[in-house]
Amino acid sequence: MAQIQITLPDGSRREYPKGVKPSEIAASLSQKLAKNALAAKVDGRLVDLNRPIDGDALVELVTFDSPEGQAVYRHTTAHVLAQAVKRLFPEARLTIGPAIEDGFYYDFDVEKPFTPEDLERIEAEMKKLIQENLPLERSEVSRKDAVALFKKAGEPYKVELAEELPEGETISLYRQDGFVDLCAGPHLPSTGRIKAVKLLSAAGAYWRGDEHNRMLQRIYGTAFDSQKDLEEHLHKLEEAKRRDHRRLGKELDIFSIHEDAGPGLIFWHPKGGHVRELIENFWREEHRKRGYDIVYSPHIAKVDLWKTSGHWGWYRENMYSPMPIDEVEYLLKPMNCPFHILMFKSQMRSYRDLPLRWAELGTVYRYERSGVLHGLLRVRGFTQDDAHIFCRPDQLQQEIMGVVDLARFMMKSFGYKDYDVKLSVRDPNNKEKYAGSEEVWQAAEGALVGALTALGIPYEVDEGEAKFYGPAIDIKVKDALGRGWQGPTIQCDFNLPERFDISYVGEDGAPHRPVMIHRTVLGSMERFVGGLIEHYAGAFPLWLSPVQARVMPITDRHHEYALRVAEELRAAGLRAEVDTRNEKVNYKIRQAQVEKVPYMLVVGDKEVEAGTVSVRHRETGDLGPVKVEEFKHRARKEIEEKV
RNA sequence: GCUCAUGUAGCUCAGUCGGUAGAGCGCGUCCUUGGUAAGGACGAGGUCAUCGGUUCAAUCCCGAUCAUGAGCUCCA
Repeated sequence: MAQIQITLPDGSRREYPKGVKPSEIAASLSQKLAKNALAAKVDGRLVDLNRPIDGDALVELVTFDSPEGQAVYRHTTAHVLAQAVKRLFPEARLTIGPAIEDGFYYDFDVEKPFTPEDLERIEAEMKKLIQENLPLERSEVSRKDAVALFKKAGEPYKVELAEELPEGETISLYRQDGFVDLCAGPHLPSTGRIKAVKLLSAAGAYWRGDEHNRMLQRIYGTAFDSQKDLEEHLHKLEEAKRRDHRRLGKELDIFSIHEDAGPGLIFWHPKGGHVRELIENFWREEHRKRGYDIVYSPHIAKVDLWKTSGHWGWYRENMYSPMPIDEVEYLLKPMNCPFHILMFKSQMRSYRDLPLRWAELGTVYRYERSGVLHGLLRVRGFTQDDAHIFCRPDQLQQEIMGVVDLARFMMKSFGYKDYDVKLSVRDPNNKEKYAGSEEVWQAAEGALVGALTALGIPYEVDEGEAKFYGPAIDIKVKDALGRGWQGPTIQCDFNLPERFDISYVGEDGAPHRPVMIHRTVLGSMERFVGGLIEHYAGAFPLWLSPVQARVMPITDRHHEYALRVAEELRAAGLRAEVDTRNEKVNYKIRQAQVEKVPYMLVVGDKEVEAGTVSVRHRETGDLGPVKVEEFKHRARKEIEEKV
């Protein structure tokens, strides 16, 4: 029998008979690998473990440790889900069922939505199918046969999918027991390989994500290669629920939303207002330090201005209806940029004046469909930490570097350590969608790339993610639970300077078009604070805590001293209050813990005598007595360091 | 906007197979003066989301509306 040469990821080579299967290679390498391999990458292509290899190849065995392995594993679980549903609901029509981050889903066309009880039954059925350890068999068919097969099976969605596959594409089917699905694969060799599975929820979803299409019923689930990991994951979901900013926002009295006022409109309570004020003050200070000027602009403007800016054309869907004032129509602003441009145009600008960096905490209003509103994260009125930089083309890269540096500084200051940087560029196949010439785009992309390179920041390119007016750097931050959040964005804009025909006088005495950078480092105060609440699980670091220290007298004969201590702390710039209620210290402590007050200062006879406070920290617990002076010093240091 | 679910005291939730409701927490008063996560007693709080319909009678059944939640799509 002919031999072929298999190269392994570590570079070593081994001989195998022609037609060897990846599973056999795994078995020849180690028992562990034979057990853990889920699929294989042959010359970079992901294939089934039992797919024979016909020639020399680079083979890598894929396990659950890799994202590809997890995807294969969960994709197979999705098939098991589909099979279980077909067993229990034979009239259900199959559509699609991919693996997604942390799990999988499968969409079915059924008459009635699935109930939680249905999910339990389906999950039980899935476990049976796993028990049965059914092998998954791959077969390749012609498109005609595939279409005929699914027509006969009464699966119209599968027929539609098969018909749309490009000419010449290999069409594969995966079969387990009586269940057949149109699928590119690869898959696990058998259903018994699935160790731990859990169905999470059911919800409606449109066929192909288009609301004009029929609504299908989607079942979400997840699968892991051990019960322990599954439980850990479910635990993480619980933890996320515990940190939900809507829940904590209410518990900590940070904000509210009122049916009487309208959905998506935020009311900042004193505690939330305090946190926001602290963030805004810090923000202003940092911007001043970095050469920004702070501006304010109105909330409404004439419709004509929005026509000039292009918003009336491009963005009308998100804007509220015009209001007539003295027979002229006005619109509530969804963005601040046109206003900053008007200010730019208020006088002649010289190349010597540039760059102009104008920042505004600008409150804007955007229409969002009722179904997408979500606590502080998706609202209809919000305050952006907006800024526009007007600069010369030769200053562009330097300015972008400045913004990236500021963005990084801000993220660090708020305890975000991990982030991914994306370069959002045009969709190369659809360049007509974008305003501006090829040269301008290339220059702008060059400037963005140049800035990232100069700062040594690795990034990924996201094609088709650019705004219509220019490319952007989008930063995704990761919170304490490893979840991604939209962070700072830096966009180059060539469209608005053109539309408003703004210019500066160059060295040559001629008018030149400035470049505009549109950027935000926090996003909006609403979304940012919502994210912070979840990131810190409500326990804001000392510098952001609305109440930094609460003094707790043990009996009322200690009140006078307690009040004096609090007064002294306040004089030192600390936010301190006294709990003079007729309650035991235990109770006062419990309450302060629940409110996540960083420092509890217990004072009784001993403290009054010695001029001390007994410090308890919300996380580290009882720290013992210290002089008031000493506590002030420590707290101020902690605030300074923003930890 | 669409699909489904939910809406009962400030909060979290019971409950009534149709006869106008209850707990815990919180709040108030009193007792208690207690050293690192809940001391005790008493009390006040609800047009059961809103509007209609069926019924002798609706918080409960039906319909509409509004809001919230899980998704679909989009973004700060």
